[in-house]
Amino acid sequence: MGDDLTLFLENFIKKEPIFDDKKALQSNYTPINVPYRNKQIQQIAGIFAPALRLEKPSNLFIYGKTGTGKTVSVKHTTNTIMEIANRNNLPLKVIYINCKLKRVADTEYRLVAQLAYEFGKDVPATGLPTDEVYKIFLKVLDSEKKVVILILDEIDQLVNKVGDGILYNLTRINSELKNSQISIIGISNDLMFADNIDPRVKSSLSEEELVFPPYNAIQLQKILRERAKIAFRGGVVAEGVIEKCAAYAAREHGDARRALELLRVAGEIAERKNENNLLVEHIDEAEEKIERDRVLDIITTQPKQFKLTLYSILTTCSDSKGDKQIFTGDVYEVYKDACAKTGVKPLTQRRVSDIIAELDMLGIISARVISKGRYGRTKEISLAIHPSILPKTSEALKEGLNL
DNA sequence: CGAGATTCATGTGAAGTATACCTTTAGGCTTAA
DNA sequence: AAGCCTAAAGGTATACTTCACATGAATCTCGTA
Repeated sequence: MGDDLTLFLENFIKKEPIFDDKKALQSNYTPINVPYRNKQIQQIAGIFAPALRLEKPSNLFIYGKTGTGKTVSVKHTTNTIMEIANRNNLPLKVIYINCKLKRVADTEYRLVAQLAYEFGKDVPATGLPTDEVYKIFLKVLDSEKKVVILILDEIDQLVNKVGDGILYNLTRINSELKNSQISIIGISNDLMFADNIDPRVKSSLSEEELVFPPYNAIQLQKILRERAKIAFRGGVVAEGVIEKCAAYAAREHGDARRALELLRVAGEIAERKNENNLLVEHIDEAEEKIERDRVLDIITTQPKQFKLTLYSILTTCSDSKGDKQIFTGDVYEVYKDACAKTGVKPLTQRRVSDIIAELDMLGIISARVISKGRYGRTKEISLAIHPSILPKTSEALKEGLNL
């Protein structure tokens, strides 16, 4: 047995690796050039260039579906700007915040607290008035002269949750500042986002606007090839692999991020299997693994009540095999049982209803409100998890709940 | 037969509550002169 | 008297509850053809 292990590890070293530089496929990698986005990058650069003269750049709003290169383009531009700024000793700062991150920036208080934290001020998680936190932030921000570019990614999620007052406050920051200047880049996946916010906020926030169209299959292929060239050792990638990845992502409204992830995970699978080449089969496996990881990751990071709710939905679903329609009431009954079993104090149906809505937002279930006429009104709930990973999912849930 | 009223089961908004945590303040204790 | 620690007071954000009203189509009711 020990010999097997040694053998495996020995082989691992001896074998030619599949990857050359895996970084190129990781999600936080910013490539040296971003294909098919030159125009957008040019525009972003044009908008932010004044920062290098220490003038406040216009606020900017960027729309585009997931994986259309919004974040990459912005980061690429700001990175370049920062390089120049550092070289010339310019007091410039770029802050990137993803508003979706639970317990980091998903409320106004936490967002501002996070901003303060970026400037080295620790703010307690609770207890302070929100405007106090604003003051703390303003004070550090204004403590010395500088230009700040604030990137708020997935800002639509935040506004959805807490309303648009927060945007108003943010746009007002500038008038409170004496030394510094701040300009805001909002990034939204929701193309309709701007229609639902206060027009005054909208006009000041989107002094400039930019839309990122989805990539088509051919562009995706080009992107994948370019990254694959860096990431993999030459000749490792089999015929048709890139095409398949691209096709898969094009199906998902041209999501390049998924395509790249698919390629990376496929590579990892091939590597683990001790294969010499990256084959088309690995992509299928990767597709499943990604989905599985995504779901498991969401599940394990959710609070207990969310797990319990999801568990209830899961059992309700599998109990009612034939008819796929399950409703809030059914779920709630199961939920109460589950609470009794695990010794957790059950929440009200009101709250569970909200939790169901949040699980829907996470894309792990899909719930839509329907009216059943005489038989009332409810949410029709169904799982948005691929059946092949269901067993693993419920296993993970049970483990998380000590069931 | 069809238009309107009714009904059900839950959606949904607003306001209230519990909890955990923050800062400030006032007192009590210690310490050093 | 000054300095330091502690505990109480007064305040907040967040997750949750309570209350009350809103929904919207299947079903019922009843007037009319």
